[in-house]
Amino acid sequence: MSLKHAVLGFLSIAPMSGYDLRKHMEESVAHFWPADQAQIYRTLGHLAADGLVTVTTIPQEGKPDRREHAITEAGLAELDDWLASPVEYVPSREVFLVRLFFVGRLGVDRVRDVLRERADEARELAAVLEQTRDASEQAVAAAGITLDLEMRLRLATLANGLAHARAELDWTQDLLAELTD
Amino acid sequence: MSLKHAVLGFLSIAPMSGYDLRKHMEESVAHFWPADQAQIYRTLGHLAADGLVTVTTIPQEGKPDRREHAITEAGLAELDDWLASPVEYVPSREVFLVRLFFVGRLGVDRVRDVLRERADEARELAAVLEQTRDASEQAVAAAGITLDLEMRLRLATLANGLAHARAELDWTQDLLAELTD
DNA sequence: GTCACCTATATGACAAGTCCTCTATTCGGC
DNA sequence: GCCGAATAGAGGACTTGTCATATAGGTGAC
Repeated sequence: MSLKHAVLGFLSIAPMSGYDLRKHMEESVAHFWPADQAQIYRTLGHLAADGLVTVTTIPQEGKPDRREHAITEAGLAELDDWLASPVEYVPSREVFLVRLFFVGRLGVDRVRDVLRERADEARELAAVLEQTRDASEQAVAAAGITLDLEMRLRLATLANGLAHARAELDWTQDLLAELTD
Repeated sequence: MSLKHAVLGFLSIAPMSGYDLRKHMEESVAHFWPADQAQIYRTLGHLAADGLVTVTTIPQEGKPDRREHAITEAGLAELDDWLASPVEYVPSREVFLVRLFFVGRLGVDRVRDVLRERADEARELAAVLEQTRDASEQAVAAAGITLDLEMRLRLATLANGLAHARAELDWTQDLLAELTD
């Protein structure tokens, strides 16, 4: 599991409430690691139980209390161990390919429709990623910040998504062309 | 869930035992939909309970009984409904990107190592997919079979994996190059 | 004025997937 | 003769992730 490590990673940057975490994840890692709110809170519970984070309740006026989670030494050690562990390939499930594998049953017209729908989605995804990437880059430029390693890697995850979206788009296009023969 | 539909898909080709299913899936869809043996049997159980497949026990000599599962009309209807339903984008989780997002902590050397390990895996995956694709194509050519729509689509799923493996490889390469600045 | 949304957390029920173990027999290799 | 692989199935325990719902005050829109 990796939500655990994603959470530790965020807490290594700054202490946060579950709510903060959710928002940060939403706007940074959601495109390759979507996180459910319930799951985040549960994970924080486990981390606290394991002594990888500590919890401080901060009362607020008008708003519900914040339960701020800070990473411990043990938590940092766990995070670094994971980061230092060997990279292993995890095959990602692609429902779309399951569909494609069998959709021939419904005839070539449906196949073409399915591929066009897929192409639309790939295009849209690419557009969204491009936009967020450009926005991030402009924000960095406007602030006059030097791009440090961390920032570069975070931008690289966007580039990764973009590369795959484009690969998917090209592939659908090629297949569509092949099917017109 | 899609294992259900993958199973229905296979049973739409021919009746099968759970064992057969496992083997067929292993050598055809495993690269985009890895299926656990226990999961397959459980899914078959659900499908039978829902009347989407029927089960016939076939005694065998020397070997355990086969429990052959055949798709019903209702099962075919369910499969076709799913195939005809709108395609929707399912974001796939990429543990590697979570790692990359935070590995900057450990310094640029570890980052480079991580990327090289990833590149190796992408290369290996590409090689495997290329090999199976070529083998399938040669088998088809040797048998002198005309490539029907179904066959083409099945080869296309291999091409898809290949396209993404190459995209991943290119991306790691680009990023490595960028990090030497 | 009320309706929806934001802040903030939590839980229960469920679905899906992974891992491990177990049962039984046959066949081939060394 | 033993070991392991192939054939065939099943179940328990556990982890992950999803969905829905609840509480509860504050803010802005129309």
